[in-house]
Amino acid sequence: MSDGLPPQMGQSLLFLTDEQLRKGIEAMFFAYRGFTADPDRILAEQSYGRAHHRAIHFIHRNPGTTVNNLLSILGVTKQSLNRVLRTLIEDGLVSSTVGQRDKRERHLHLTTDGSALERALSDAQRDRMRAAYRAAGPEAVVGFRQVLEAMMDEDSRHHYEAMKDRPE
Amino acid sequence: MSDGLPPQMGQSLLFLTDEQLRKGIEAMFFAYRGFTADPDRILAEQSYGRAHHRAIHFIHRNPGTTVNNLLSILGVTKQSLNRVLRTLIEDGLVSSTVGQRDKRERHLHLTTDGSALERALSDAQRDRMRAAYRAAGPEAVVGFRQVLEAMMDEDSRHHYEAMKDRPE
DNA sequence: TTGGAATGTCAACAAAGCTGACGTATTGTC
DNA sequence: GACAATACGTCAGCTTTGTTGACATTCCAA
Repeated sequence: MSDGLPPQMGQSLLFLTDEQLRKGIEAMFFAYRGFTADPDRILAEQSYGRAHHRAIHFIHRNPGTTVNNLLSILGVTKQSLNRVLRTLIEDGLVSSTVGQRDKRERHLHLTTDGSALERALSDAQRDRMRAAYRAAGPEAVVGFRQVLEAMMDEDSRHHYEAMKDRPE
Repeated sequence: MSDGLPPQMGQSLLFLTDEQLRKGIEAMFFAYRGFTADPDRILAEQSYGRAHHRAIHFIHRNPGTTVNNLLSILGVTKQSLNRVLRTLIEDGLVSSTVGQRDKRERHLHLTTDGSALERALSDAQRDRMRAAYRAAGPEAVVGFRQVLEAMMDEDSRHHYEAMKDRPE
């Protein structure tokens, strides 16, 4: 055995070696940096950060969502989200309206300005994703998503699946 | 056309729709959270953070690396890295030795304790990666890595490639 | 009707990134 | 040998984004 692996392991399990796993870990690290680089540049111009991007993205995807729901999607404390939300509301990118049925709730929507920023951010991020998809090809994309989905926590997967098939 | 797409588009380019790209973006977001969750728990016990993990990981992978080299891999400022490095050295997890050839340089190594923590962290992270790989299968793993590599910045890809085939 | 649960806000603090300036030791070059 | 460049460390100060604790408002159920 020139590869130094136990004979019973064979080719079928080669992808589970520590070496392969480590490469996957490092690939995640470096790729995530690229993944956030383009939106980060746009955000820096307006002195916003990634937290603002995440809030804007998921408000766009869940119009009328409550603070609590957004909280469970983003997985941060409400105080942390509140700070971000406050600046977005002050700057007129997000609107917060008191709930009809339950007046404790606030329903969040993007304003025209908020939608414009969302568009700019997601265009930038999609451009890179598109280039990566194109370079890797359709079969690779299927595998990419399968591994990512398997890597999620249960809670994340629920949120992910819930938004998955909603129309754009 | 029941799918409402232009005829010339066909199946081959379906994976480049905005819808598919958005799913990829959200998958990256949720998966990355899972990716860091397990090490984060271990780090929190010792009041360390992700920055310490990154330093430990890449010192492990590049034993004897200089501060400057680590800086360019991590892509942070030296002040930021220095804060992390200082605590790791004080706590006896990393050793810093003056260079033989160039005495301005410091060469970084993990101590026994540092290696033990590295092992604990990477075991936890590998366990999740292994589970994801196993669930998705070998072909998916190839695609996963292809897309991630295509998503990296040039600089990141250089660092990634340089470490790729080095023995564990 | 009242007490507890839920929703959201404010205050203060910590981790970790950043810029800018500066000091020291060492190296390499003119 | 003088002097610029390099490698590293550090101080000060700021920003973003996470945390916990305290608190007001609203709803619901005993």
